Amino acid sequence: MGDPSDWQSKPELASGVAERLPLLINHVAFEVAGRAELGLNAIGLTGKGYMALAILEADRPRSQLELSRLIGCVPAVVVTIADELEAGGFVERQRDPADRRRSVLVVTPAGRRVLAKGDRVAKAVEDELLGHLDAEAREQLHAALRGTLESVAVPAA
Amino acid sequence: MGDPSDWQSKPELASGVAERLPLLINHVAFEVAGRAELGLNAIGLTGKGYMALAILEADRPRSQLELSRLIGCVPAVVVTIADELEAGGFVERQRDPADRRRSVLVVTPAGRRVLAKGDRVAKAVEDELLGHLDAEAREQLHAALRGTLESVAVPAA
DNA sequence: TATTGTTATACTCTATAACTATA
DNA sequence: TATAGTTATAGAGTATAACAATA
Repeated sequence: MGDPSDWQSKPELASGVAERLPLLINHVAFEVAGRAELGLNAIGLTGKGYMALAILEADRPRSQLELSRLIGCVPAVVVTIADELEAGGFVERQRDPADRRRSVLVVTPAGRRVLAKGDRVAKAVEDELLGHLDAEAREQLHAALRGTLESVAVPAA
Repeated sequence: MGDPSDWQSKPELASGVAERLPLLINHVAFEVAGRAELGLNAIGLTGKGYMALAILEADRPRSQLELSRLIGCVPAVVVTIADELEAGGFVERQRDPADRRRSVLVVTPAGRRVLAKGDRVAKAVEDELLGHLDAEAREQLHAALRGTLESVAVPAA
């Protein structure tokens, strides 16, 4: 997902960005992704793999195609993510008996363990970046962004 | 910056993402960037070009190197951004007389006009995605993210 | 000898298109 | 004939490295 620390320890503060909410959201997201990626790599996950595991557990898609729509990517990308997760022993591909074209990604016990670890990594990044907010403010931020996603996304099929 | 609408009109809502603030921030940022990119392209800007113009006006960096640190990218990328903006007539490269190695990017009147247009595009995206928030909630969101950037970034030199 | 901007290069990421197997 | 997954390919984006000009 991109790792700012490769070429620069810390970005400099640009008012031009801080003043503009759309630019600001992107900068913060970039920071979050970069830091999370480091921690996730250390436990054998990529950012995308972590997201996929989270969706597999929470939304139970019944095919790779369904997963691709939930992630918001093209089906071909899911193939590479599934390959990765399968190689790590975190998911198993199981053909759907009712329609053998579909492959269902089943999370293994190891997959659930690494997801839990990934959530701790994500939480650590959150604490690092949102440490200046108290619990209530953090929940408001979460609610505001969740509302945005809900207003934009179509309800899952 | 990536345009979701090319291959999918709307993403499906994934609880696995909505529940996790770090993933959620990234999804929202992706939506913002995709939508903004479309509107910006229509007025002759890229997302990066818009950001650069915003920083040039607000932070007045005195070299491309300084700009690269404010954007958070490598100096070679600034060359391509500067080329773009110069080709559009939005900035001019001026050698710093005090140190002729440095090239200062000076925003032209046309650059200021297109930046104003870009801000309207950004505002429209904001209204579209944050329409569910009242003015106060939106300002709280902005403040929360600004605080994050401030706690993470080093004060500009 | 160090620094700024530039150019050339390589690498990563991801969408598109062709192919297979199932329906 | 249409759909799910896969493979191969190409294009965009961006960091790295070598180079020219200036300090």
